[in-house]
Amino acid sequence: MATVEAIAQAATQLLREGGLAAMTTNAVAARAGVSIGSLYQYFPNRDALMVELIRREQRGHVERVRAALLLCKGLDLEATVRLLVRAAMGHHRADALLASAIDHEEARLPVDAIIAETLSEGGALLAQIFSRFEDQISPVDPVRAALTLPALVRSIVDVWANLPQAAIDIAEDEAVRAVLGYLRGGARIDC
Amino acid sequence: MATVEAIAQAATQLLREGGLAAMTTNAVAARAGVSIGSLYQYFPNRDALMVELIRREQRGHVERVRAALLLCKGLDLEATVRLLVRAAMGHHRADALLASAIDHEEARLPVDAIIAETLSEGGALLAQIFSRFEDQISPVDPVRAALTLPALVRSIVDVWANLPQAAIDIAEDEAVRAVLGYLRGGARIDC
DNA sequence: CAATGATATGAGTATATGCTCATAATTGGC
DNA sequence: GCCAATTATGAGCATATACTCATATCATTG
Repeated sequence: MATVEAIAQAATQLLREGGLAAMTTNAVAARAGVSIGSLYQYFPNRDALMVELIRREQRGHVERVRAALLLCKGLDLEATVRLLVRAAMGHHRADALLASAIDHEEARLPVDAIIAETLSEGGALLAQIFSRFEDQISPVDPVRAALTLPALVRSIVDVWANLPQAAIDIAEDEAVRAVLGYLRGGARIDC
Repeated sequence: MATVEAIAQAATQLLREGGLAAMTTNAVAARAGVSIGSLYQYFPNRDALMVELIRREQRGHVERVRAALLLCKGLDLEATVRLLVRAAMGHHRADALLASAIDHEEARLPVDAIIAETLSEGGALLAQIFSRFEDQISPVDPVRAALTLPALVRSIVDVWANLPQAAIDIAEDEAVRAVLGYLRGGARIDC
């Protein structure tokens, strides 16, 4: 439905621009170009709208990994990791307010089921991607890795995206280094 | 001043329990056992109080690393990393709401100077800690590491702490693995 | 004790926010 | 064109929130 779409996008814009405080129901309706009544026709309350935004965010994560899966055939481990990191970064860059707002609401709202589904789907995809490199990584419980890796990438991207100057390249390098290091596991330099 | 201390602690409690929405100025004053007027005697507005909370959080990070520095003499790299990870985990466990709230406000408020100071101090401490292991880690910019490492630990703790059973041990292992991998950098298994 | 500055109080105000509901416009089948 | 069902409207309400200010209490010093 076009109205629901407009509302969701308006809410996302407001979160991005002004954080949680800016995403009032009246402001969302105004930005979406619909009446406040229409908003409440599709969402019983503000939290329900937040849950919908969280659902969309989670789906976006999965779809981005799925797209990366198609692109990384033939690449080596490091290039594959860099691809995945870039996919994650494309979404979070310059979106610190949006990302942290969604984070905070995730911690408050009952969205365990949504997150569990994302983890399950994303985990399966990651396991598929990394199965080609079993000889280059030390033994990893694929379920553990599927949970740890996305969190790891995201946190690094977030923390670096907050900083002033063009820290994007640094963030990418840091994330790639962390992920590669994690995957290669206990390998010492002087093995 | 006792009043300021009570206000700051009350605000932290409310953030921990109910997130940003629960930290209203009236609620903070009531929880602190002071009048709303007293709160505004020491903080010109709500944002100023948030900045003070952010300052305290940042100072806490530095002090925890400083404490770890004293404890890790004589330990090897892995044990040292485990110590640092434990220090970080002790603070974040079961505090997802508080952590995400402070995150979101950091992205909104002008606290660059505070964060820069923390990074500088924390970076110096980390450099001191890891200087003993120069032969075991690939070159790291300590300021970069001061930003990346805590973020990395935090994200792993967060994502694992949300899950049902006693995942704390798993979270610690995952964090240690990620940090060690990051520090050892490009080291391949088949070096 | 008196006087003075510092600190504390909390009822009250202006404003905002989430949300309702009676009404209006639109759509689609016949 | 007509009617019923669906969708849209927005003024307005109850409540909450950030913040003020006139007044009161406390502490200190002479």
